[in-house]
Order: sequence, then structure tokens, then C-alpha cells
Amino acid sequence: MSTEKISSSFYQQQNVLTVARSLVGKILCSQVDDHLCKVKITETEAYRSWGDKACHAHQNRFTKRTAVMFEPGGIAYVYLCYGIHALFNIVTNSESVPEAVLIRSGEPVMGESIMQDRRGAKIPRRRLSVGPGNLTQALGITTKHNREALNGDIIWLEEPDSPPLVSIATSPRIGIDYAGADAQLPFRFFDQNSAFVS
DNA sequence: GTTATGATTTACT
DNA sequence: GTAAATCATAACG
Repeated sequence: MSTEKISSSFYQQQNVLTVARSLVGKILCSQVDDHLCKVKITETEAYRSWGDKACHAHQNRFTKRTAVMFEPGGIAYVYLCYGIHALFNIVTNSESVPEAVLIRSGEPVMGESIMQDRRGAKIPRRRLSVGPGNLTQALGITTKHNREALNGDIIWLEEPDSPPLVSIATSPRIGIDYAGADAQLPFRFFDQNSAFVS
């Protein structure tokens, strides 16, 4: 089994769209409360620093919340949405370029019973780690993990065992109607052959 | 200090 | 199809 962590140089590529597309099919791993869980990423969205009003840090908008996006790529950006859901992003690009990829969904590949416990027994497997709020809940990711380095031992990514058999499609992003025309940008990437997408 | 709001989910009608 | 839950952040006074 491949267990090699994806290195920081991958996240620091200059094109956040390339990173978002490449992340589909990779393995997202978490070790929280002594529980190791892994999912295959099936759905991502890119948030770009320029020409994208949906990005929290568009046009270099710097606040306490967005500060983490100005760090070099390869760390986590986790924030609370609607007061309820932690949303997990991967910061990309180099220092002072605030871009990130939202991880929306994954397919369980390890620690499925742990995820089931975290999500509740009544949740069907198909929805265990589908949807950005559900994914973080399944993996035990919370806002405490904001700024966490992705080359550490808590949250990291791995190459899949075998070349991913994914067929990637694009669409507009979800839940960002406030962004006006930028809501139509095709910055959502997902495996169109997977049932584990929202 | 106050107020508006959301990169969502779930349960309703 | 609509609405409620629920709170940290951001914008404003």
C-alpha cells in the first residue's frame, strides 16, 4: 500500500484550478483521537485570489479569518459555516497569494466504522463523507485544525494505490449565489463516475 | 458596542 | 418545494 505523503511543492503550484482538478482521486487521511480514517476525494472546488468574488480573500482581502490563505500552500484552512459546519480547505500557491481548494466529498476507504460512529448509525454509507460539512464530521476535522500543516501526522494526503480511474467533470460551484457572475465559473471538479458526490 | 450573514444540512410542508 | 438551526466573523457606529 502506498503511504507516501503528498509534498508541499504539489500544493504550491501556481494554478489553483490545476491543483483542485488533480486532487480528485487522491487519498485524504486524518488521525484524530487515535482514529485513522482515509477517503478518496471525489469532489473539490477552487477559490481563486483574483477574478473570483466567491473567494473569502479575493482581491487580497486580508482579515483574521483569511490570513491563513496568505500562507504558503500546504496547510489547512478550516472555518465554521452557518454556525454549524466546519469546512476543510487546502491552501495553495505561494506566500501572499491567497488561494485554496475546498474538499467537498470523498469515498470511505479506511476507518469506515469510525466515520459511521461520528456521523450516526442511521447515516447510509453513500452519505458518510459526502458534502463538505459531512466530510469534516466523518474525518473528525474541526476548526481546531485550522492552519494545520498537511505534511504532519494529523491531516495529510497520499497518492492512491493504483492510478485513479476517475473521469473528471466540471460545473459551477455550489452555495455561492452571492458572488454574482462569478458563481457561474466552472471551478467545481468531481468524478462523474462516483456515487459519492453531492 | 450592534448587526447581518453564510463555500450547509436536515427536516419539514 | 421551504425553513430552521446556530455562531464566528466582518462591517459598521
